Amino acid sequence: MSDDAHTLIAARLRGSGQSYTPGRRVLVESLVRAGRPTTMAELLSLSPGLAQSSAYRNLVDLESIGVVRRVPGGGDLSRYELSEDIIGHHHHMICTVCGVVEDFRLPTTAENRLETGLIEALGRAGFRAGAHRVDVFGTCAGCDLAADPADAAV
Amino acid sequence: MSDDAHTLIAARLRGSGQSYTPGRRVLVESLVRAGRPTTMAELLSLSPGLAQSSAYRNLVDLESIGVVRRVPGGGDLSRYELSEDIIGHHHHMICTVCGVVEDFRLPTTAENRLETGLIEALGRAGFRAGAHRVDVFGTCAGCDLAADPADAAV
DNA sequence: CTACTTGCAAATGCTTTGCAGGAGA
DNA sequence: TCTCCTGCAAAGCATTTGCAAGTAG
Repeated sequence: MSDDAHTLIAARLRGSGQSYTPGRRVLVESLVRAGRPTTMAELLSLSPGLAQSSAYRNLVDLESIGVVRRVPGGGDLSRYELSEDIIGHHHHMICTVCGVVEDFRLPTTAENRLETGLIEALGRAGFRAGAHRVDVFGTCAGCDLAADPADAAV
Repeated sequence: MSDDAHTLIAARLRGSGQSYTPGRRVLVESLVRAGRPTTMAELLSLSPGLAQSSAYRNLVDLESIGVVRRVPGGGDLSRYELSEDIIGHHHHMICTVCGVVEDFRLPTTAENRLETGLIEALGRAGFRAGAHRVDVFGTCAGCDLAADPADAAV
């Protein structure tokens, strides 16, 4: 996957008169390594030597060519992830204890039913539905155990 | 609905040693009048004479007692709405043209299927699922017509 | 040579906070 | 009188931008 993704990204950048610079590559690789929506602080620590302003600017560039997406998390900090073109359609679970955001996928049938339901419900309101996002709040495995260690004994 | 809501809000405020002041009431009434997630700028224009800092502070207070909820919209601005305790469970459609955010409801069966699907999919990941939010991006009726006036002739 | 990138530092804009006066119990 | 609430102005903070130097084609 990684190789194809880099080729795609390089092509899209070239298509808009930009190039796949080391700064951009390290950002993309940090996003791949993180494997989940990542805050700027995390990205910077994963991308040593990259100036913050460059990171912001590159993320804007990558977003404008559909390689990166900015997603809202639980708190106030923006998070960044690779676009669904690259990592596929998915949703987010947000731990209300530690704030981490992880990806998850809905089984295809559930996903299809949801999409159909949304198009129907919104069509009635005169709204032409496109993409959707689903965020689930709850407790991640680690925080769940920490909160109720008895579960660990089972 | 309004009367009950105000009673509930007053009770919750009292319960935490606060009172339902005019500033808080005008905010709640602005949210009711708006009928959809509202930006600070909109709230202030709907609440003449209320200082911005008071608005922010009161929204924090109302949020902490579960009367108001802050929701992410399409852009960078925070939006505020009455909590689901008061206006019921619903989701958001976000117009990618004008940025407006409107509420919509999923039919009960679709909603139940979604919830079941989420709990199942997340349980497998060790995540204890609680509340969820669904946001749909698309074009609202007004922007859709503006973009393609031919539709109006049908 | 020309256009794109970068880092630094300064600016921006939303949100939060300090403080002193005012109002309610 | 004591605590809560308010407005104003001053921070705070994540993000954006100006600018001058560096780099690739």
